[in-house]
Amino acid sequence: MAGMKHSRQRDAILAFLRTRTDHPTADVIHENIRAEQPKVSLGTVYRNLALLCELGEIMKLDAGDGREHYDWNSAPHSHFVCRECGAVLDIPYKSPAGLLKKASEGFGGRIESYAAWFYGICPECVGKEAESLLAEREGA
Amino acid sequence: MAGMKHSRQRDAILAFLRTRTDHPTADVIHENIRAEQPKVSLGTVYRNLALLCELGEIMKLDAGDGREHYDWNSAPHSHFVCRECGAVLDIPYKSPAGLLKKASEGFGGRIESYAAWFYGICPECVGKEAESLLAEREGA
DNA sequence: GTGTTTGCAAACAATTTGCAGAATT
DNA sequence: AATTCTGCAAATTGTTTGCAAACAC
Repeated sequence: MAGMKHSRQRDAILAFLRTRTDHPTADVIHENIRAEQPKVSLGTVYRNLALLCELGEIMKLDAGDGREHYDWNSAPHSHFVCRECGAVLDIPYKSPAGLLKKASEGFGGRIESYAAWFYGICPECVGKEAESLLAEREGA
Repeated sequence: MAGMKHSRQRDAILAFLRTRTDHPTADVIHENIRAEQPKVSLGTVYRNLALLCELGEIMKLDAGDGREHYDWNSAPHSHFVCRECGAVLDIPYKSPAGLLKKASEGFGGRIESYAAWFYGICPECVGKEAESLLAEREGA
């Protein structure tokens, strides 16, 4: 990354990501950046996200919904995907010590890292569920 | 799935998947099916894979490389992705009992399931690495 | 015969890329 | 001035879909 130059766009992308605990897609990032810098193109957003990934400033997350999510991160943590609304959230769960060793048993290759994904209904959707149940009961 | 009819194509897809322990993409499946049934279209492959997923016969795996991988499966196990060649392999690791409970602590939602992903260098690529190291030493 | 499934091609959605001009050093 | 970075639009890639014909029951 020698010869790398500053860019307002890149700064804005990183700054925006840092305001979010969910993990927005390139699209969402683009929308939000445009509020301040209306001319920024989606291509630029993608290019900078890729660059920030290489630099290790952010991570790309594949949540299984066909879009890449971006995580400004640092501490080891896991992710959760809501099967109702698709939200991608952090879970403070961290893997048990010695997991990589244990998983390597009998595997001929070299295991270097690990990621855990959890699936279910997010807090918000659980809330909505409860509400609609209540409404149903009152209605009946 | 009432009213579901038989289809040679679907049978072939499932049969092919069952011969593989890696987790081929729709594309690879298509190529292989064509050896026997040259007219099968990629669209049909996708449609049947989706159907088989709904039936629970197979699973869709998002390995983070932008394609869907398909896993004829059953026993609980985890997956490994090679950062060298992109191979997606099975790992017999199964999550510790009580994991879902533990991860749920402090999380407002409902956690229903879990998937573990491991990353590193697959056995085959480790082998190639060793070979080229050896060749280098002999050459020097 | 009725209704599902197929092949084909066109449609889509997310991401990447080529290039001339603008911005940073 | 030398390069990197950007906007724009076109190109790519992986997957989905509409439709008339083919197939399964």
